[in-house]
Amino acid sequence: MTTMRTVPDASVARLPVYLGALGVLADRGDRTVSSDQLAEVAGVSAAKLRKDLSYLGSNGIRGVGYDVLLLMERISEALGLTSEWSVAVIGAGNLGQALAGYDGFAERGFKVQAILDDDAHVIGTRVADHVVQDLAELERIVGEKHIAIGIIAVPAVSAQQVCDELVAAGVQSILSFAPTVLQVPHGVTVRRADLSTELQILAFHADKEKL
Amino acid sequence: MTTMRTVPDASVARLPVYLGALGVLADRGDRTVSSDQLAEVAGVSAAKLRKDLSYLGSNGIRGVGYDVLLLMERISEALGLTSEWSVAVIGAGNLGQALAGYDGFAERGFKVQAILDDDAHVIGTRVADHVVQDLAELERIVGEKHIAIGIIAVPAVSAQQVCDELVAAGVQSILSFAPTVLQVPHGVTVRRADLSTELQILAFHADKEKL
DNA sequence: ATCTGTGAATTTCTTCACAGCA
DNA sequence: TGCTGTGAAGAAATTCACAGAT
Repeated sequence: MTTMRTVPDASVARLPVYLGALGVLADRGDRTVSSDQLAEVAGVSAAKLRKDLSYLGSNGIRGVGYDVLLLMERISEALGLTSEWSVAVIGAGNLGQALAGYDGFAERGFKVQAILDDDAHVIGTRVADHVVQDLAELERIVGEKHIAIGIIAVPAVSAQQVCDELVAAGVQSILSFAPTVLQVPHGVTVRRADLSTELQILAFHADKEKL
Repeated sequence: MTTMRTVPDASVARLPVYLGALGVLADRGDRTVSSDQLAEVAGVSAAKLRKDLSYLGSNGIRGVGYDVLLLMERISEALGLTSEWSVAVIGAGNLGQALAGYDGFAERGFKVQAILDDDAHVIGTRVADHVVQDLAELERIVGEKHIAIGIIAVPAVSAQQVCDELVAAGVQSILSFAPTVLQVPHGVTVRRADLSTELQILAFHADKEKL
């Protein structure tokens, strides 16, 4: 059993960025990369990058840099990406459909196993390569497909209820696109991907730019 | 000219959440709210909420709480949401289409004025209530429609080029859904809304939960 | 009596700067 | 020499705790 170093949240949030940047370098055939180079591509300072990697007990070579593939391996391990994660999308509206068919998920080891909705008009229709299933079947599907992550793409008014159902079915990790704050019990992690919130933060900065 | 208090980034990122929470309270008919109540709904601590609001030079009433509508007004002002912002969506794939038709934007004062793509098969088709326009027309459209914010919903390989074109056309605020880091000149703000990154961060936490 | 607004204390995050290894 | 890894310093964000307004 290793020391189980606690990686700070701020660092965890950057690891996927480094992984993506390393992927680009790997595709380009680079075997090694220095912290300066990688930091440049990832859009952070070199010191921050090195500090972040040090939490992984990392493995650079002094005087040389990091082995690209090895570092990708280390980061993937740290993030828990060594095996595939099963995901369910709740809500088969425009956004839910786009998410269910999003190639980027599969490329990074997230398999959309099901898309569900509670609208009888939508249940049974095809989306990407799935048939939309009845939300009432959620608990069975979560169990059978070993769903670990739920993506909420329903209107704000339904989001809390869908969230409660996901939690009741045993899902402990939720990505919500609904513009509301979700209340969950301890042990459940929710990340908000609220598109309007992002625009509002941009508006703040845009407003400052104006003379 | 006011003191131009600098609101910390961390606070700015929470203001939209407070605004949303206040909207729910307002719809419910509440006239005032205490920091404890609002913090509960917004999912933050009461101390943090009060500190955040204090950066707006805010206006609660001791012994009572905050006037809901007045506080919404104050936050909207601080975020620069007092007038409507014009937005263009670049990329008319699944995600771009979903974004162009997303009601949440309009509800919060962001008007999607155009959706553009560079694929001849897609240009001219209808999406939501827009006709997809040629990306080559970007600069003209940005000027005519006074586009202040660009949303990038194109594949990773095209993202940097589209970003450069937006910047060249005068857009200084960009929300990118592409899973890459974008390089931009000073004065341009980019926010990443990388869906895979969010799942990877969730995976980290989900992995920790496992016994 | 209640609840805000805020200095002060604390914790977390970032940057600095350099010792130490290849 | 060149670049990593990391203590120490510094900055930012959060929490505490209470003075002060209503």
